[in-house]
Amino acid sequence: MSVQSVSKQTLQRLPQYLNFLKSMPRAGAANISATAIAEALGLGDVQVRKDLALVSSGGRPKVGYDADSLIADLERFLGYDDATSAVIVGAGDLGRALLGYHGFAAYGIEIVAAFDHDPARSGQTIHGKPVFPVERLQELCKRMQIRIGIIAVPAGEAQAVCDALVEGGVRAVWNFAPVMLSKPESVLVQNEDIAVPLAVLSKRLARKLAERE
Amino acid sequence: MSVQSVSKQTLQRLPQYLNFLKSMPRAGAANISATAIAEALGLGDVQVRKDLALVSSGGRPKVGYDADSLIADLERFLGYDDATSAVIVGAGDLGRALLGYHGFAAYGIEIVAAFDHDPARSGQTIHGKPVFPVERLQELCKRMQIRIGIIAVPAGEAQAVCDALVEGGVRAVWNFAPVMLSKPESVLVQNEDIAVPLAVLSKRLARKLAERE
DNA sequence: TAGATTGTTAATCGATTAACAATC
DNA sequence: TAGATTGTTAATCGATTAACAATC
Repeated sequence: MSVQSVSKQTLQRLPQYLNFLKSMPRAGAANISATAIAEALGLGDVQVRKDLALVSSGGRPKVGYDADSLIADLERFLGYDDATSAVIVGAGDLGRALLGYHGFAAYGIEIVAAFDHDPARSGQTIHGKPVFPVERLQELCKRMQIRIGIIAVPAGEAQAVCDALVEGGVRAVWNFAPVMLSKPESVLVQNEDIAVPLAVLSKRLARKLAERE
Repeated sequence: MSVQSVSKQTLQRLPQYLNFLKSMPRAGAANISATAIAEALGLGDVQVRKDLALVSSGGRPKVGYDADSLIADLERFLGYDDATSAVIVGAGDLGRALLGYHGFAAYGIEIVAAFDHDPARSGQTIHGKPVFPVERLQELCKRMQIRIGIIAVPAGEAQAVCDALVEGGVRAVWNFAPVMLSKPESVLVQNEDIAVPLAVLSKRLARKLAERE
């Protein structure tokens, strides 16, 4: 379950459907058509149907989908039921922002703890999540059976943090530090550069403004 | 001139090339091959050549590219020379993290100011950037001729902020609030959900772990 | 029944990869 | 010259969109 192959693009849209469905005024067992969802979110109707086909038990021609069961299907698929636990290393601005972000729950992910080497930070809680000294990273990952680690430390510390995570049994790393991490083949790494979407937007705008002239 | 059509994927790789080139020990006029870059970054060599063809004046067969002029070409293309100014609305954790992020410069983008409705925040500077009361958003955007606005406020305030940005002359909005913004056709909006890449990573991991069994 | 809607199959589009000719 | 490397053209791959048959 929830292991089928879904493209990144589709995965990005699923919570949008979920949000929209939840925001609908629901008078009992209401139905909703893919066309209506598509229009509300500015997508193509066929695309919505294709996406929903991956997660739902299907709609009825002429009627559409049952909103409640569609919500249930989406939540199940996205892992609402049993959330995956992750830890974050680095409780600076970025770490705090991620700890306070509520959107992970929509994908069945929970950040359960943070680690930082600054003694002033460890011992605290941030947004209700405990902050531990980074020395305990490996031990606690093992004990809590953490599979996903988030690296939000400066570039110079990232490799050491990655090593500790891997030693602690972490199998996937979301890396915000601008470095190529070396790691065992079996560990997944996803590098993130938050500037990219803004750069894309900026280029799109530049292109558009240039067209006018 | 920096307005050509470049895919998001390519745009994402260009700063990687730049970082790698800059990190190379440079003994005078060194050359570098696309193959070497590809290997260092874990990419295909043809892909690197295709990407570089979009920004550079070309390499020499057998020799490769001149590292210095490649760096210059990349910087020019990415807009190092004349940075685009942006403002951010909302100086909470996310706003602070973005204000402190150095990676925007790599794409020729500078966040020049923040706005917040909390009087305790406005008047301050965060990471060297001034924070103004949100009431002055429209006026200052106009005066500074800001084209790009970043929305990092709670969902309930996002539409009002968007309206003020548009009134202030902003032409592109990077929106972190989980709402569909209504806006004039001429304004570009890019919605961002920072949870998506982590969700993708989590799915990839789940799929991989499931294969084993 | 007629018409709206689903779901599937085919066409299109864009990006990546492979093959290969050009060149220093 | 020979071999490494560039750059281009063709093939592949995946995602989106269009067309259409099935169905309630």
